[in-house]
Amino acid sequence: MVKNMYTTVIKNMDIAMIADSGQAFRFRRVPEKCTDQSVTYALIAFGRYLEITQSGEEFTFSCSEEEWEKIWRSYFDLDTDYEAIGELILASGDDYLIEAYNRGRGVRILRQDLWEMIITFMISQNNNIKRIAGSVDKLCVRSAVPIITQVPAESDRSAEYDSSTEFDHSAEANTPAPFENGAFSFPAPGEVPMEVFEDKSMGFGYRAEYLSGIYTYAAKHPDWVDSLKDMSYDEAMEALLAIKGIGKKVANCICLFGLHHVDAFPIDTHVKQILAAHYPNGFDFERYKGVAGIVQQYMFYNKISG
DNA sequence: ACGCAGGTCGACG
DNA sequence: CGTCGACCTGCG
Repeated sequence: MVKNMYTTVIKNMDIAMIADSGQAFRFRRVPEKCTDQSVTYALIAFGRYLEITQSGEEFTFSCSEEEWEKIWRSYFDLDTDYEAIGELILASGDDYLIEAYNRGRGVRILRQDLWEMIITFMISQNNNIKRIAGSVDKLCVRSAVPIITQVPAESDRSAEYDSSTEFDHSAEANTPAPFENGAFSFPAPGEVPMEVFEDKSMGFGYRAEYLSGIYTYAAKHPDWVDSLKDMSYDEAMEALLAIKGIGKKVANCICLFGLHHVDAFPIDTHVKQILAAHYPNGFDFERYKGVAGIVQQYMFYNKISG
């Protein structure tokens, strides 16, 4: 019997900040499991359900140590030295950036699934985070692709459970409180019924035709998505910009969050305002070569977190 | 009410 | 090349 609980100490990570940082749309706070000392978030990624409990620098994950090492360690980008990035910022003499860093230093750039980033950031254009998350959730629910790991039963949430038992993939068995409409995987090409893109209640708006276009294209060209992983940043940008519905900003988000090209610096409405207000003579991208995307994320988080 | 939200497209000059 | 209006929709 594998114990489905793994506890470890992680510095420079704040799960609530990550959940609210606008790079991922499938984190959910679990209020009934939050205490004065700790917070718990639920997440679906790579077709798996994961609960994360944080108390200071101590984290407990609802998975085996083996799964942690194989999947989540990389997902949370633990091999990048955020401490060094912090030192670079703190030594910059840039008061605005130092403040942004001090308020958002628990944010990390997750290494998320590429296809999921392509779709969720196509949805994100000219949109707001709440509605994006709603549309993404509906897309997963309507496609109804089962997750790999079973959600812990409501009555048995924190207890260990045997990973060798047969999974019950019915909607009832996989409806944890934070995913009230069911916990489902993100649908791959070919896994979405095409009529979903004509359903107004999905909230896609005018983006629906872009989505049906890319889903159709990717299903017809099965290796296109993975081929992006072998490209340089410039090559990936060019390939992404050829897709209808992907412009410069979304392509940069896909490069940063889906391909981990950390020099990508997406300029959205918030970052545009920041650059205009604090860097009227231009921002020194050269200084942050190799970490520009992470710097961008501190700025972005600082702005949207009020 | 009405402008904005992690923008992009196509038309026009 | 760069600029500009149109565009689904829900929220403040």
